[in-house]
Amino acid sequence: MVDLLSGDRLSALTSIESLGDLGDLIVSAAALREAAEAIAPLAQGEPVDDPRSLAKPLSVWLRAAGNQTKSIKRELTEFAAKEASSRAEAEILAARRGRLDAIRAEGIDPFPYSFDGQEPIADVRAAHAELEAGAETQRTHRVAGRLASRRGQGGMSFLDLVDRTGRIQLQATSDTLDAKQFALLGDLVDLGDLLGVEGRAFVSQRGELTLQIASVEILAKALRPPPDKRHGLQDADAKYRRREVDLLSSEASRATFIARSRIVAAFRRELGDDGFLEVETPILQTLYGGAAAEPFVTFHNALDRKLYLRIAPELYLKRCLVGGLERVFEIGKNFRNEGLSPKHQPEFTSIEWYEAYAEYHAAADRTESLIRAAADAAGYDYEAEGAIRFDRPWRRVTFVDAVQEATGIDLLAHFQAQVGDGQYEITDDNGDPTGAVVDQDEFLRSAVRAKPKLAKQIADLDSLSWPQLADELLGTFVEPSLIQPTFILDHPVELSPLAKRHRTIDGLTERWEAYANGQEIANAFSELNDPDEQRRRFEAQQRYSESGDAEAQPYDESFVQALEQGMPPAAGVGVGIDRLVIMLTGSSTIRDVILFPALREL
RNA sequence: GCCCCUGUAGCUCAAUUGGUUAGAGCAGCGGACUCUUAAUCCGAAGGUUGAAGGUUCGAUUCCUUCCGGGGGCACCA
Repeated sequence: MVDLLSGDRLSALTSIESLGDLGDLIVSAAALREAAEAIAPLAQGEPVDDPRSLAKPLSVWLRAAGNQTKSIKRELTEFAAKEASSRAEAEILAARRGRLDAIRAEGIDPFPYSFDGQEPIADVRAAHAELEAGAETQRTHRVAGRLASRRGQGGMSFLDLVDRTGRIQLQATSDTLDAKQFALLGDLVDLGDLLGVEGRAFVSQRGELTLQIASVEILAKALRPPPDKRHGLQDADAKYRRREVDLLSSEASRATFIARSRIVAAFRRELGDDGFLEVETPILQTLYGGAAAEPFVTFHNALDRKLYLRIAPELYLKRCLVGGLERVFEIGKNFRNEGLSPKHQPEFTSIEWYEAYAEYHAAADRTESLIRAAADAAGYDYEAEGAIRFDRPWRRVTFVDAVQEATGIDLLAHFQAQVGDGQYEITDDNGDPTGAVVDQDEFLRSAVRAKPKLAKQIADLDSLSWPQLADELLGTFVEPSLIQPTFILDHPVELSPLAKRHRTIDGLTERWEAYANGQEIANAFSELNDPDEQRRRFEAQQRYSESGDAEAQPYDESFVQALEQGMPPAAGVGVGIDRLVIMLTGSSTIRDVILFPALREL
């Protein structure tokens, strides 16, 4: 207590604007300061007249100290770092502030309201694409953007201006620009400032399209310097924490997010053109469902109840089908309370669409054409080395065949070996009965054990059930090899509680997962619409949950009641947008395609 | 959670493997320069080597703990 309250730390703490969320109690800096002052006599061992009056400030302070020691420590560190910021940095910042003051002293507003009539830099370039080196024109253009580079030469200088569409060179000469404006550019403008320029187009002797500046104005002063003009931001931490700095200094980074936007727009356009309705369903849900994952939990004060952030929009979108909307889609964030990795973020974007009166093969056809459209929109180069051929028909192979092909194991072999209800007799290498009679789970496990090379790579082999082991075999021996786009069809029913049973093969469902680049990118079913069957599936999930499966889906009675209202047969598809963007932009991690990714310290 | 790697000037990187006063480029500061584009040239400045301990005559370098970041395992899309 005394230590926490003593001198420097107290003043440091109370100088911080906000300490954030202290458990379920939000403590403002002011409230904390008040509490600290109130209990100061206690901490200093002075007599206290009315101890009860200290109860509240003390609890505020203890809460702050107890719940948030880590956060306080961090704030203190940052505060100390701020205080001790080096002279070099201080000088750089002071120089910019000095010029800000000088600009104001000139009677110029360093933060004006607008700059009208500007053209995208790419359009200016396009307008003069045919000109040769040394060519002059009389056309003037207005452009606006950030000053990225400057090459001064006394009475003349070249500057590079960057906007969202590209970069263009500007020339300032003391001959053609009035003295005040020339001095403004030379003495008061810094790299990183936002400028509006009007200038006449010509092509330099080295062949670079250039605008000779006729007038210039500062559109916003940058008080912090941009990163290294050649290398940009290299520090991964800074790139993600200060994305704005990454974006302003990296054309590649901007291109990634432009491509992302175009990919999402392509889905929206293609589905919209085909009569699909974009809808928005709850993100805060009273019960989560539609996928196997652990949810984030939150609390609504007015309703006095626990709420979950959705892990998928699936169940609500199916209710839209019940309601007759027939073709719906939703693009949005899902939230899963799981680990971070180059492929995983706690919030990620999916698109799901549902089409009444269609089944899963039709869904696969539509998925192929949608992703082709998305790839086209992103400008994906199908011919590049190692490119994923989204432009060709995708391979389609069943779950069972894919596992058979990769491992030699027939997941359905037990059907031929059935000797009683749920009883199967193991055969030897020649197919002769061995006399060992086991259940379905053990039948498959023994088949895997017979191949020691495979068995070695499966953890906890002995505890896996038939569906779990089947999934494991696919994940371990098939998935990593699926570089070119592939549909894996017909998954075990236990893994697919929301999919219709396969119309001919017992134990399987009408489901597919699409893979590319060794990753799952889409998942679809012929949607289960028999409410009684759905009820039984949920009950089975409940049993898995009770036996310790944290990801089993909860029983959603109101969803079953919606099905009782009558849901048309339908196909539903979910596509992971982030992973698709990773592939289509050649990025290597999900953090590179999410503007402000969650980092380890969330 | 566990394992491995990593943190040097505002930015991008060095430092002969433990050895004198931690060096460059960019940016910034002072100066020169009217076709440059990584502009060039001259000058001065900029560092508690993430933090705290320890070992040592001597630590950016080795050890411990803590704080960031990256990769891997497990879970997951």
